[in-house]
Amino acid sequence: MRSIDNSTELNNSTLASSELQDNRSNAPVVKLCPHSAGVSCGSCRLNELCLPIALSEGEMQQLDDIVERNRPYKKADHLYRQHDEFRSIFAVRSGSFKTYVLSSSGSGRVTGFYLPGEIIGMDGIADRTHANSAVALEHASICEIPFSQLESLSLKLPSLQHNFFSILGAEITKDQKIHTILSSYSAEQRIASFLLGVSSRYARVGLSPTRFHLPMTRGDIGEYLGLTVETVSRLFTALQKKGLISVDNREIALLAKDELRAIVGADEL
Amino acid sequence: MRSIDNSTELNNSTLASSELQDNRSNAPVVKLCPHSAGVSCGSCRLNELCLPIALSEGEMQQLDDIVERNRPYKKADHLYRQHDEFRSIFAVRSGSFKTYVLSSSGSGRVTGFYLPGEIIGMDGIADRTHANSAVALEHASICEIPFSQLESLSLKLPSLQHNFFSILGAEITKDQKIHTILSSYSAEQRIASFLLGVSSRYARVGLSPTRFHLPMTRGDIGEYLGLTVETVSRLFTALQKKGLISVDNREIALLAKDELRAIVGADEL
DNA sequence: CCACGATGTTGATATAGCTCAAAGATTATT
DNA sequence: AATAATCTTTGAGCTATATCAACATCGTGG
Repeated sequence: MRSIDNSTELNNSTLASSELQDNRSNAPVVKLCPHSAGVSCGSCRLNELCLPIALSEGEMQQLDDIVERNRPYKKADHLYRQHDEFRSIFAVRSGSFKTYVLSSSGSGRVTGFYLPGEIIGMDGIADRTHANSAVALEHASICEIPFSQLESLSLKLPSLQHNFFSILGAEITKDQKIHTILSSYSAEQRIASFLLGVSSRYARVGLSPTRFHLPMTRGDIGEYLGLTVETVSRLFTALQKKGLISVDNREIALLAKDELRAIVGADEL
Repeated sequence: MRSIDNSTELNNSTLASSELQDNRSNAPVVKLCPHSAGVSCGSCRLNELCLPIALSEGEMQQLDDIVERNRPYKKADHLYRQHDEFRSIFAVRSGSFKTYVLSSSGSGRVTGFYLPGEIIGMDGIADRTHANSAVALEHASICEIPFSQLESLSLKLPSLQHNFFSILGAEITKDQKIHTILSSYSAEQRIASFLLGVSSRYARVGLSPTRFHLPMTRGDIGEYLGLTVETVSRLFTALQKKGLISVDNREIALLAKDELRAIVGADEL
């Protein structure tokens, strides 16, 4: 039962939006659905959050020409796997992904979650091989941007180069914040910080910052935050008992953001 | 007493190297020392590890023209502070730095260490403000590369753009590896992994991978790895008792790298 | 060269979060 | 619709690492 239905599946209302829900239950229909074809950067509701920021019409068209809009991904489909050759970065159009590495002991460790409007795949830039695997957490669609073409185009479009530098820089800043969280926060602080982070990422794409669906399992969250499933679960219930959040399985409502911020220590977000 | 003197201070033998040691005890002599002026990318022994990789003579000259070689930094001098406006990235020429953030509770958390041949300051690219502070751990010198000029030049020199993308990508990959370490490794694994990491970073710049000086305190290492000083200290002595390393204050010798690798679990480095 | 603050070591004890276990809820599959 | 698989919750005890404390050593500035 869905008491909250602010899903991460962005309902792109400008484009045959009615098809979107239908596709979820069918085999991927490649031609007609809004995930696959006919979408351009210019008409994408996420374009102000993505690579095209501040590009002119003509510039955006050139970017558009190198973007590949693949078929949608089903839950558990891989975008790429660890050690795959690096060819492209990917912008999440709808749905969500996680990235993870397999430790030698078999169990994976989640290294990141990617929501609509965010870029995946930058872990492959340095040595031309992906350091992580990326897998869809739910039905999802992406824009694939072949890296070598992005590099060439960046030489011609200063704004694009600038945007891409910023996106790489933002990834670095984000990773360093997680470093601080993992090296010094208590379990409760990690969870509070995580929820606030997800909240602001949803807000960024126009979804509710106070009521949202978590696409990942408690186990995924635990791996990401360096905690066990049990600890994550216990803290969700503890925060609910304190009245700071409401939890209905993966449906979360943040009831007292300020108190959550107080928990993480006021210098967060 | 220095039983091991493979210091991090690179002895740039091509250029008035004899002055280097002398400067340590004096007030900074701006004109004459090899830290400040007269060094070019073309003559820098680190150029194959730095931005100029694979640049032609002429291209390197153009890069050289925008690089500023400032006065040397003394121990505890700041390169920049949290919230400072972002203007430049910095290549470490000699010595070492740490980056850290101040938590609201006053105590800092170390977010990184930077050794010769490495680039600092990428935490400021995204929002044009430094997210960390950077401070010299010992006498050090850097090359400052003003970011806006680097951007302009990158538009003209494809190899330079490519190198800078790679450097940013490498920082992302590195940060994600630390994420995995912090979220899943035991204290012993973290220390072993840290020592192996430092070892290979020294090896990269031609120093001994088995005997080296740690420029940072146990406390710094602890903050970086999410451990307390006491735990770091105990593990150093424990690893020494096992015969895997030898510790003489900050002088470290790695006596059994393979066993250290076995501790971290074989998928590291 | 001495003294003092910073750094490092070691020990004893406390505890946050892990592990193991088992049952309940949800989602996927046939 | 039934069954299986996965995910989530809750409990009880355990352990790795933190904390607190005392002392040793280093190196820096006077």
